[in-house]
Amino acid sequence: MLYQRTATCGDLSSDHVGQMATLNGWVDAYRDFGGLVFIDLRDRYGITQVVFEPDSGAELQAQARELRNEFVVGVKGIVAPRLAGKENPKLKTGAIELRARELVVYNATPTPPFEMHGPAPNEELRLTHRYLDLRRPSMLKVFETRHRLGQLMRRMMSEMGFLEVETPILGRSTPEGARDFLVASRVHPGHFYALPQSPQLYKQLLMVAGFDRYFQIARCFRDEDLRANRQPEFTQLDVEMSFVDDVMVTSTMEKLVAEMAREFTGHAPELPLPRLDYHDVMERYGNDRPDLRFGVELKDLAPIAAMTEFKVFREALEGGKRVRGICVPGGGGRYSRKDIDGLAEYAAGMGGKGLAWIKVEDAGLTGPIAKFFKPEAQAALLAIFDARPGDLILIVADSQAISSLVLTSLRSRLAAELDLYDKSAFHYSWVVRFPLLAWDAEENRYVAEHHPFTMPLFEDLHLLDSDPAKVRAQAYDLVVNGEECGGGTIRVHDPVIQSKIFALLGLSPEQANEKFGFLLSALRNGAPPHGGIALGFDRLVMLYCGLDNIRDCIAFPKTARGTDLMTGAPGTVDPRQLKELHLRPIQGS
RNA sequence: GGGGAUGUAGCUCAAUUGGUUAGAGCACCGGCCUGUCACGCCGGAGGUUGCGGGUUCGAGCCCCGUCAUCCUCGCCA
Repeated sequence: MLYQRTATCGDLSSDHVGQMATLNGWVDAYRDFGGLVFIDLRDRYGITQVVFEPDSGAELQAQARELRNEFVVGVKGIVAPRLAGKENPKLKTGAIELRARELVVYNATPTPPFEMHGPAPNEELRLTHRYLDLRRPSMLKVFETRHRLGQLMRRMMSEMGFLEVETPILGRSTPEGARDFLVASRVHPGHFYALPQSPQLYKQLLMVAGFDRYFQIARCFRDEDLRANRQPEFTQLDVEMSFVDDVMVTSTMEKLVAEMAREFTGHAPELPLPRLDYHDVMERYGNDRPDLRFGVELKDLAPIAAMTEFKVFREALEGGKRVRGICVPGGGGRYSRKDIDGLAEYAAGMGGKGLAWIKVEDAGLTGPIAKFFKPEAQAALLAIFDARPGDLILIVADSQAISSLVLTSLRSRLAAELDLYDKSAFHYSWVVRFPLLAWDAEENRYVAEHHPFTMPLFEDLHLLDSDPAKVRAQAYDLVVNGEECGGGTIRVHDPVIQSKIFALLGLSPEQANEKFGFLLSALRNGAPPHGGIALGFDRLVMLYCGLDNIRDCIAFPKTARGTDLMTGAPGTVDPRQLKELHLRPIQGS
């Protein structure tokens, strides 16, 4: 039996006093006074207090007294003003209450495994009962923001002339990039579809088709290990444009970025956004997605290290390694020797073999390695960091990769711990001119830094033959608060350059043709110069909701090991299904 | 694949150096209560301390293994 509702739990106000109303919802709380029972009734739109008074009848009162948290009920009653002075300003509907006349219990639920009020229970439990977790108001808020972001993107992209096109989920596996999720074909024994890592190739083909401006809010799949900001399936705003260079793509997308910022932070960044050179950023911040809400830049300390007698530094330099450091304002006063040991342990977790430190004090430099710094070295150290008493200097002598990783991680951690920036601030920038290729020592070949269809910078084209590692790409990443929120490139539309790049990637013409024949053929058949970008939709939701975890903005996410605790996916399947798909488990696994 | 953290009542947590019968708040059950709003008061029930071994007179606590969740390196754009 359904009481058809005449209002939601967020609707009723003084305007409705005296009217009959019917509400449906969940019992958010019950307060039983014996002669008087109150129910807070909750739905997506709000909470309305329902009161069961003695004059409503013994039967109804007895029924009301049986209600428990999270029961699903319908109530018919009369909207009445609350007693004078008993209004609840915390509720939108706090001026009134519903005097119950009839009650129906749709679902008398068992005691919930956790409470909807108060702090969230552990995540394992939340994911197991996700439908209950999503009832918590903070979760609903995230999904309202997520919805608004999607609407804003659709509106902006449409206004800018982009055409929304859907592309296949069942595609074909291509080499390079992430590991594919595969789907076995029943009709074609031994053949497989792959789920898209992104709609990359399709959107390029849409440009060849002349669609000119394409976008899609697209689901992407990558079978790689997960992180706080990575799920096996995630959503991107996928974009492609024809007859553009990199500045045209970024300047178009900036308009969207500014609109998002205005909508979700109340403050739009100044355009154009800063365009930072990849190599410069790597040197100054140690990664390609620098958090620019604060300084604390990495400095090359090789010249100063060479002035010292400290063996660790000297050997590092002689071994072709780097000596770099950061200076953390106020860190010297805040971090004890033991705290710094903790930082060293943190660094060790990332492969750092040691963490040298020096405290800047009024009397000079202190710490175990300070004695290796002669006065002129001390002065140089203070000068390069513009260090002041109370600061903490952290130095790493290690490979380019390790010193970068350790210092950039310490930089972020310490800035957060020391409150070196406004946590509510947003900083947007482009990082541009990425390397086109990276040398893969294991496979003994180049691999694409972004993907194999990335166009080199025109001025670097000649290096493709002589020094491929030096070739820079027409690539750009959108970085927000140290998070990579998007990335794209201008694509190769010239079959000759494309073949050259395939060759560098170790793909023979035959292999390239086998894997990408359709693309190469399309490029030969009238491909315009084109390029695009994809924004990480989930990551943007995270940022604008202040979440530190991508799972909290996905309705039904996977755990770090890729399982769904609610459904039990991935699960075993009936042997008959395997047989139909021509699959047989490998012995012993 | 590597490193780290966590796992005690339905939930959130506590339990001194390894030492009596593992506690508290919330939730749950029973009772009382006519203006509460995360009501209040009284009473009650609820535990294989993730799981399996081991050390010990004695283990929630120490050791080994294992499972799950989270963070992270590798991986991934």
